[in-house]
Amino acid sequence: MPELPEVENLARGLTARILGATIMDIRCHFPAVVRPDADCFADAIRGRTIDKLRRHGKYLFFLLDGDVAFALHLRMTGQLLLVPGDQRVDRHTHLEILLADRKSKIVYRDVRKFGRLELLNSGVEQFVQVKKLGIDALSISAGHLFELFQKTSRTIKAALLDQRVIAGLGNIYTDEILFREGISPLRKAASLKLEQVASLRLTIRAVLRSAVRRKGTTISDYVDDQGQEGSFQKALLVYSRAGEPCRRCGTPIIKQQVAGRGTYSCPLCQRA
DNA sequence: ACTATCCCCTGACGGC
DNA sequence: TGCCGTCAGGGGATAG
Repeated sequence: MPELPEVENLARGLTARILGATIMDIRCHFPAVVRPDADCFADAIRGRTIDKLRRHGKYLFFLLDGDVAFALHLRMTGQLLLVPGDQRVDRHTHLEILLADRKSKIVYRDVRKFGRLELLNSGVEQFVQVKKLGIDALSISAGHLFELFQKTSRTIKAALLDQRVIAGLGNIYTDEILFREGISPLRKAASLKLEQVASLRLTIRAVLRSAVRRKGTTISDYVDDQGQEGSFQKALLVYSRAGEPCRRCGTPIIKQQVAGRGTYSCPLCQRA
């Protein structure tokens, strides 16, 4: 499932390859992936030039000339690929964005069809506000995170997964971060002291940056714009390792439901 | 304002 | 082999 590192990796790859390209036309094969609707989306971006890409949390923004922009969210199984303009697409490809000058196209694939491409009404800041997105996980300060934790009665796992609290963390990285920090996913977020939140913030940054360096985590579907898989799955310490020995103490990793998500942790290393 | 639950959707997987 | 039920999950909607 694409989280911040995967979206960042995608943004970096695409930036190098599509900036300055002009959108010639759009082919939509499954209208529900596009908001507000396929015609509206196509009419707005056709003929526009891709000026810049921006990421906030798990959203990737395409900024076009004329103050036109759209947002992409890959959800669970979304993929954005840059391929030759004449390449055939399969039944999971829902949108093709044909580029004018480079004989290539951006294609959106999504097996589960959860992802969305959404035309922005106004700027990125407005979009972030409407979606109530929190500060990006790589930008948030310890003091701010501490304040947000103080305001909730939820578990740390639920708080970290909540995109309104901190934007960019999903189920995989949340579990990895909490393990590395030795914090139980069931612990109340408000019980963390400021220095513990400061340490947690450093671990959030370290894990995310390491994952970006390794070009993301490929568990099932994630690939970058060139179809390349990431390698951070080799560095996972708890996620999807139920029953296997903890790398630190040897105790079997457990899986339990926390905040409605399958959650992996070491019962010994993450006791509080 | 909070939590719990359902929904979307398909492929993987277990049981028979 | 094949059929069927269950599970996975980000975020939006809805109910309590």
